Amino acid sequence: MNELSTVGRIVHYHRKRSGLSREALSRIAGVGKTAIFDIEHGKTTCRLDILNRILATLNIRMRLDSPLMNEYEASQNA
Amino acid sequence: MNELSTVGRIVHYHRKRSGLSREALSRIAGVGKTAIFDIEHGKTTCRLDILNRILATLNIRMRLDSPLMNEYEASQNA
DNA sequence: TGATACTTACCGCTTGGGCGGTAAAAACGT
DNA sequence: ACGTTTTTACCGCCCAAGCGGTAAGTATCA
Repeated sequence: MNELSTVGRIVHYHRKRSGLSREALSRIAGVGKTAIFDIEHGKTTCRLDILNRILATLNIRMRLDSPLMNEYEASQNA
Repeated sequence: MNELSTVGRIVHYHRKRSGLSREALSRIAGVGKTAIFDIEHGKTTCRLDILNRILATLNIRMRLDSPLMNEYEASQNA
């Protein structure tokens, strides 16, 4: 663990802070331990659903922001 | 295009709003057209790096939020 | 309406991401 | 120190995500 992506560091921090081993987290999240290992090591090519399960387990929310998001959300309530 | 994920709808909306065809977006973002097609159709198993390139091209930012994020960010400036 | 240009949908193929199993390394207590 | 338990790192296999090519569908002209 040295040189890595922001996501990886965030996952690592939250996992440690939750007192979970990779194995434990992988069981709870329902993903392989390798996925967590890879993500924490900065792999950016992981699958979105896998990452999402991990984030959900660690109580991390993924949000999308853009200048058009208000407009988009308004269009959804039509 | 009917029944799909939030991400897919957001991407679709921003692409249309940018006046880009899937082909054009795929060229600019440097990904295959199939990836964009799949994402807009609600595929949640796409790769993170692929999605990120698409989001970046559409000027959409991905943010991670959690109760511990402040604490995390503070720890990074150490 | 027929031709042209553009967009979307689908089909095989290839490559690499996710998986479990296992070895290596740390962190314990005694 | 030593053995035990927990955590981390790595390996090889399998399947599906991504790719380009192409067919099908739309739009927009004269």
